[in-house]
Formats: sequence, C-alpha cells, structure tokens
Amino acid sequence: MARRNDHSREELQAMALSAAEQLLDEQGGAALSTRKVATAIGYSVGSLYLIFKNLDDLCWQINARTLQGLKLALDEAAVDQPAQLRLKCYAQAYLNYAQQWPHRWALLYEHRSPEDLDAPEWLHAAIADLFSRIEQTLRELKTDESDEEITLAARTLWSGVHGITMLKLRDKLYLGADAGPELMCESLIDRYMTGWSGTKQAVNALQGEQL
Amino acid sequence: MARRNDHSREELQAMALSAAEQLLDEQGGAALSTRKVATAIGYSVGSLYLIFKNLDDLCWQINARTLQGLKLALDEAAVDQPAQLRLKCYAQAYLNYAQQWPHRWALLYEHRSPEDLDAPEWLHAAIADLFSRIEQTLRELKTDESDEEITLAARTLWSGVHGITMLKLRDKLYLGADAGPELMCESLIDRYMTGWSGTKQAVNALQGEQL
DNA sequence: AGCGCCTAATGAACACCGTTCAGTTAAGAT
DNA sequence: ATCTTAACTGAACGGTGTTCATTAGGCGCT
Repeated sequence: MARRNDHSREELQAMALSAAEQLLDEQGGAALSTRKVATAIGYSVGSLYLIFKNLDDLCWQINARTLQGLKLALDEAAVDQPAQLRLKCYAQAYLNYAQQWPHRWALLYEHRSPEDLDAPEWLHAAIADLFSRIEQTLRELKTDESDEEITLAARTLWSGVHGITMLKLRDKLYLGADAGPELMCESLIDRYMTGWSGTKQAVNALQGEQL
Repeated sequence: MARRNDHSREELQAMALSAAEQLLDEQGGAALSTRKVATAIGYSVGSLYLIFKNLDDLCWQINARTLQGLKLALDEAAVDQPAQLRLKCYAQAYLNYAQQWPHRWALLYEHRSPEDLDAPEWLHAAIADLFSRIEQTLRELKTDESDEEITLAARTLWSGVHGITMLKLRDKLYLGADAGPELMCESLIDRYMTGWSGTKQAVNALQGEQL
C-alpha cells in the first residue's frame, strides 16, 4: 500500500487540518498528536511528515485557519454598522468566537515554537490585519488624531478585550453571576473612549490655562 | 540507598520546587519533566511521586509560589503611594513581574488540569486577594460607587493590564519602537478612570499627576 | 504483456514523556 | 543480631514526536 494517490497534497492537508481541528475541539490542545491525526485520516504517522514539517507546523496552520475564521466573524458582525457601534460589535464578535472555539482560540495564543525563533511572518501580517480594523474604526471616530495615538488606542483597547476574553475562558472571572465579560467590554470601550475625549479636553484646558 | 532521610518532606518539596522553577526559567514550561526535576535534586523519578501527587500538582505549587511573589511585588510597588498613583504602580509592577519571570507567568495562565475539574480552591482565593487590592484602591478613589461598580471596574482594568502583558510577552505587539506596554497601561488607566468620572475630574487628575 | 523506475506510503525504531508499583535497603526498635 | 518498617528505587507500560530504510503500487517504455 504505497503510491495510492487517493488524494492530492492539498486534499490531504485539508483532511488532516480538519481532523486536527475536530480533535482539538473535542479533546483540547493536549490531545493533539500526530498519531491521532494520522489515524483519523486513514494514513500512517510517517505520511503526516510528508505533508507537514512537524507538529508545530500543523499547529501554525490550524492557527492560520482560526485567524481567518475570526476575521470573517469580525467583518460579519460589523457590516453596515456605524463606526460608533462597530467597536462594540468587534468586541462582542471576538468574545463570541473565543467562546465558540475555546480550544482553537487557546492554541492561537499558547502555541509557541521552541525558542520562539520561527513565529511565522504571515502570523504577524494576519494580526496586523485584525488590528487594522480597529484602527480604521478609531480613525473614523477621531479624525484629527495622530497615527501614533490611533495605534496606541487600538492596541490598548484590543488588549483589553483580549484580556477579558482570556480571563473569562479560564474561569478566573466569576463576577458574581454571569454576563460578566459582555458588561466588561462595554465598560472598557465606553469609558476608554469618553476618557480619551475627556483627556484631550483636559489637556487643552490645562494648556489654555497655562498660556 | 533507601530510607536516607537526608531531607525532611518539606525540605524535599522546597528543593524540588526550586529545581523546577530553575528548569522553567531556563528552558520554558515544555521542558518541565518529572525526570529532570528528580535528577536535579538527586532523587529518582518515583520519589517525586511521594512528594507530589503528579506533575500537575507540582505545577500548581509552582503557581502558588509565583502568585505569592507577585503579591509581594505589587505590595512593594504600592507602599506609601496615594491611591491616585497606586493603580499605575500595580500595573507597572505586574508588567515588570511578568517580564522578569515570563515562563512562570505563562505557567500561571496556561496550566490547566485535564477537564478543568480540579482547579484548586486556594488559587481562586489567591486571585481574589490580588483583585481586592485594586478594588480597595478604587474604593478609596470613588467613595460613593456601588460594590458592583467597583468590582466591574477592577476586573475590567485588571483584564486590560493582563491583556497588555500577555500580548507583550508573545511579541505580538511590536508598537513601532518599544516602551509600548508601559504606555498602553498608562493610556488604559488614565482614560478608563477619567472616562468613568467624566471630564470635570480629568483636569484635577492631570493636575495632581503633574505635581 | 512485460519490465523497471520512481515515489507515495509505511511502520519499526529511537529517545523522550508521565505514572505505577514490586522490590530493595537502610535506619531505628527490640 | 535480628526484625520492622518505610524511604527509596528503577524497571515497566503506554503514550509522545520524529526519522528513515523499506515496500509496493502507478506510470511510461519497450
């Protein structure tokens, strides 16, 4: 049983990634193993290494698909929404996505290659692409801010949403009842944004006084 | 070589934890193994299981020590500081601690027992204890807010700082130059707090800061 | 039809891992 | 000196990632 050619490289790759995602969803990241994935698609262990460089590589490719799914979810949530509401849409969609695919989301952030030497380039590009949505929204809301200010605010807000999501998924929130993370995202965005305006006004006021 | 009694249970436990922490610091969480820890303290694998229930247990105990160190760092950073500055002190100390012990910090959040069934009770207590510092500070700053408001704000702010820290440690920030996370924490706290109060108090806050 | 070639596919092998437990051995009691 | 006992061991089991010599099936050629 060799040279079966039942499936092309691309088909095999897709089959393996789907099987791995199913394993991940059902049993968590610790259960991801080359042998299990290989068995799931009806091939031997060695064959997996003809398709992926190693298990790390497979994980990175799962992460690529996860990021793409996240991107779609964000865009879908924000479609036809005014800039003012879009931030909260993004936050809700992010939170929802993470809760829907907790293990995929965890893999996205917990997976590291040994020595961190080869975090792929496209990963950075994909994350920058996600950031750009928030930056774009902020730019629409604050037309006269510098790029540095926009970037800082986007990353700060996104980190906040990310942190809320992470603590929620780790059950380390337990804010009395539930409905916690949604409220926290609301609180974060509302107060950060009005605080942003407030700080600017305050600075202007102070500078006006001092002149 | 049996019944050596060179060390008491407590000594052995401390030795093992220290060795494990050194391994963790130098080679990361993936390199933590019972065999390595056992060899490092000059005992056999089996002996480690007389001291710890299993590797999970050892990890939880490392986490306990990490949390205690974090608590000390936070308290030290905030000593004799007015409530107005204490929040930023906490944030900076948290960020510093995570950067000083990246692998210990990562273990704190990435380690999960199978099926999440036995996340220890003391862990929740320790985290609640950390939260209480922020809540207490917020209570001093906002004397007429409800407990729910204080709790919500504390968790939101802390999640934000946590998210910033996490993204920084994953090298997924790259905010142009560095000095990113510190600026982001400043931005988060300033804007969230002034956004909470409204514009009027923002001026006071800024003036107080400049003194 | 028969013959080779080539390569997709295999799975045994290696070095690790967590965990267990029957067995060993030394310290202290008798 | 012998016994008891428990601290300690390390081989064993089933799992992991990864490699690579071997195999066998599809394909082109004669």
